[in-house]
Amino acid sequence: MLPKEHRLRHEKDIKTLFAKGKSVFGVQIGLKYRMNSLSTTRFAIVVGTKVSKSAVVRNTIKRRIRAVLQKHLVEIKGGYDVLFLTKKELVGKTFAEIESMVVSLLKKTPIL
RNA sequence: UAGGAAUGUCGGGUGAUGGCUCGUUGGGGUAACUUCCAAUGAGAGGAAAGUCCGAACACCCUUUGUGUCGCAAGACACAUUGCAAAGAUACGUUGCUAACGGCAACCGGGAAUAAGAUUCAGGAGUCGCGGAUCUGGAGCAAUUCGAUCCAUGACCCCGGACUUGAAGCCCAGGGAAAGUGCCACAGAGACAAUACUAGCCCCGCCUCGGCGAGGUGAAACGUGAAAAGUGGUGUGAGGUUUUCAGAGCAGUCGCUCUGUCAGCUACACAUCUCGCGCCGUGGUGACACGGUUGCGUGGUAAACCCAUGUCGGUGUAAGAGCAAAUUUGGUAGCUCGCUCAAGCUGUAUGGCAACAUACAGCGUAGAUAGAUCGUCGCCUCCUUCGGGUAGUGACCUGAAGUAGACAAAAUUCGGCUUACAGACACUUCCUAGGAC
RNA sequence: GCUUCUGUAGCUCAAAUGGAUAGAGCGGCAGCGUCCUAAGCUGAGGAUUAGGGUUCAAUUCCCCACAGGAGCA
Repeated sequence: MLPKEHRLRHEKDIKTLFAKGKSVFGVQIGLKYRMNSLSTTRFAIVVGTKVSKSAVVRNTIKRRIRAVLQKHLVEIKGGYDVLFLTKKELVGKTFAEIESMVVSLLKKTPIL
């Protein structure tokens, strides 16, 4: 799990991010980002019921994305809000596959 | 010992390293918190799930009482009450429980099966007794051995039939004799049923072949899931199917008659059973058993309904506190509620059991867009593929997958229901056989 | 977290106070038709979400599960 200062927690922030953020999409995963007024970068991950009906599957996906972010937290620049969107094709992927996807996606943005 | 059934328990272990959440201790920082650092401890389930029930807890409503304030209307505080109207209801009995549509034991009912018993002039076999036949063998002979045929007894195996029938399984398991509704098609008739019509007889009227009244028609065969409460048994007289035997006819297949084991159908009579009522005995009770010169009213209440009992409402997003922009109130936000609990483990006692009581020990997640994870090892369990010993099974061994099934707390508990790789206990009950 | 509704052929809809063969259109299949295709005509097949119960009889009534949708916040 990420430290608290790196979590995007309030519904209001997520709503503004959805409305005003910029988007980058891959095949199985998407991303929205926006500059904030803080010095740290905050993350949120969305895995809806449409991805999988099982709570076990959804939670593993969330945990693996968090683990990737934590691994690369040192390289990430501060001052952004980031929201990850997931699609159904992500079910059953291993940790290494998710890691390469997330990293390549972040490299398209100014964050990494 | 063999077979059948029910039940309970578990659902990885261990190590390194880097993180996350919470508790404790120490230190830093602050007006005070939020917070930072270090050490140390803990960190998903048997179903956390579905949300089908119940309870705790909180607030609101309601009943009643007391107190305070008030001239009064009334307001506030504390305690107390919960079916009265409407509505809902899933209800055998006794117990357990905080409560329950839960659990335990018992009662009643239902469908079916195993084993066993009964039976069969069904099939195959073994053994025995009797009779007949043989130019059969042995022997001089009596006799004996053997073969074939007939009749008959016992045992065993297989198969069929009917009745009986265990543990276990299933039951929304009060009332159809309070009332209403429904019971298609078929049928005279679907609840106190025998109709209607043609035809026939007779009477009356008139327009003379029509109308009206009465009788007859009339059997209850059959239809149907169900036909007037219900279904067995016995006796008598039948019908029909089949097995076998005998006789006759025919002349190779067959037909007829008589007797007979069994099955089906069905009439009359007798008797019993079933249900309701009453009486007696046993049981806390549901009920059971016995008696009876009583009565005989189809099914459906998971159709409406009736009787008896139960249920006030909303839900932790309940609610309590602090409180910015903005003075009160309140909003955003934060804190509490939030984990010691109708708790777990063990022993003893009571109880058939569910469970209760006593003593001792333990202290067992608490997040909030929501922690419980990432990487790398080892050990067993398991799966797949291959090799060896080898008739299979089994054992040994190698490689790959690397705990592999169902699935993740969200106020907390008690249940129910549903999903589930695999492992264990071998506990209880029933049937049959054997030994003592 | 809570409340509530729906489920019928491949698709879109019927049938309803329980009564027997569950119906229609479109689509797919086969045949006719045509030089070939299309139109048209004919025919067959195909379903009550799964399981259990009540009843003489269940798509309909009841229970439970599964799937899908809607609402509160």
